[in-house]
Amino acid sequence: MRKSSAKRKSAAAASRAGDDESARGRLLSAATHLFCKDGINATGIDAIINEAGTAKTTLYKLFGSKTNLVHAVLESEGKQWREWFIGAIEAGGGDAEKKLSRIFPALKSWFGEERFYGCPFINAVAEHDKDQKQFRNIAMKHKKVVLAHIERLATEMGAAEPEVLAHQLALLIDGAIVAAMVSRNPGVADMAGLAACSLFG
Amino acid sequence: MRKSSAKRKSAAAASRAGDDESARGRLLSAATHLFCKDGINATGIDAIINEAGTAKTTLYKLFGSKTNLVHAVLESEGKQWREWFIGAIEAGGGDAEKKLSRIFPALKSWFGEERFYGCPFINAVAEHDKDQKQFRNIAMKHKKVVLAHIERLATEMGAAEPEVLAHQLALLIDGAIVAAMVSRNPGVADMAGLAACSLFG
DNA sequence: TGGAGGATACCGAACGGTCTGTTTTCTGCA
DNA sequence: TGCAGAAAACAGACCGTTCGGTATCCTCCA
Repeated sequence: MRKSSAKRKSAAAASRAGDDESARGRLLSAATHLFCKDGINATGIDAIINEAGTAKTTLYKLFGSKTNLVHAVLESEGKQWREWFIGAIEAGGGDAEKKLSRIFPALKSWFGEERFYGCPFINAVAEHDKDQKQFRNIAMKHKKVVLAHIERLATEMGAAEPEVLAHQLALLIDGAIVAAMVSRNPGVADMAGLAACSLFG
Repeated sequence: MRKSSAKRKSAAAASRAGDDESARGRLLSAATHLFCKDGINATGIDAIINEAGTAKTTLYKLFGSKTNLVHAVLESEGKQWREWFIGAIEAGGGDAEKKLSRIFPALKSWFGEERFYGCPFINAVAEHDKDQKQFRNIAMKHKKVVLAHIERLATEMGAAEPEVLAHQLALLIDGAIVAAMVSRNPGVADMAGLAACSLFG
């Protein structure tokens, strides 16, 4: 086992892997879980290191501060979610309309997961000063990437006003996520999917 | 000052008044403002009593604990919001469809307010343990009252499936509220209103 | 003169973050 | 192959601050 490697992954790879066993990966997934489940402000450093099984020193060596950890969590979680979402609606092929129609079934299976706690970006904005931009900007960046992909599909589908349709679908998506977080009923995705059909039907 | 009255209002009256000058009213409106703007967990007792101009003792004499204050805020704010919302779509008369079409213009004017910080119920759920029911139940109770009113109008309007239409409108409402909170752009209400037209058009 | 409310000191607990020291794990060289 | 040393991670005491909440005393005014 020369030149390390094998068990130990690079930081870049670790930030992408969901099952990273390194201290960094364990901290990231523990923080992601607790921030999303209990909220950022309600989650203490001690709870994170307990779930990660690391020492406090390790956390502060790797991330510097709780604030930095929060940003790292949002970045990695956002990237993973977008990859999953786009993968879920693209996989299986078909035309653009077929892909768009896969949005809400995909969300439904997400809503049904045991560890579904709503959208981390919306939740982060909800529990911080709404007159400041920091979290709102991060959330908007995430939503813009998703919106861009939907708009591309709407254009490809030949919608009369692709931009309008994409924004409307985005509203239904956010509404469904929030409703599912509050009600814990994945069925809200069906309602949203039906509404989506009315929009491009 | 026998039998109190005059300057001092009853607790029942105070919980409804928005411009209540009593210690209770000042505490309630200060707490409402700060909880909604900065989040519940990020708002300390000291910040509330500073903004209310009361002593800490007064807060604990009137509400007993921060938790009780949170519940009082959600209850009074929920009641006020629902009265405003229903009033806004009912005022001016017209048939049921006309009333439903007033939903998103009403939301737009709300989104444009300086102190618009999103939905307090959604935000409260977002920053607490999502495996527990306390805040989710409170939020669902609020949303059910709103939904019931919308469903009544949908039925009156002669919609094919009033219940479905009402739920879809509720999804658009939540989506618009969240999008407006994140983007601070009241224009999302127009997009939602357009989508609503497609639904019952 | 009595009761509501203001001011403030204080409490124990929990917070984010730092420090010192020990154990584990990998690396490089004989 | 084996062992010394460097690097990384663990353990946990500790620091100053802030938290929610309590107790004491004072002021104002009908």
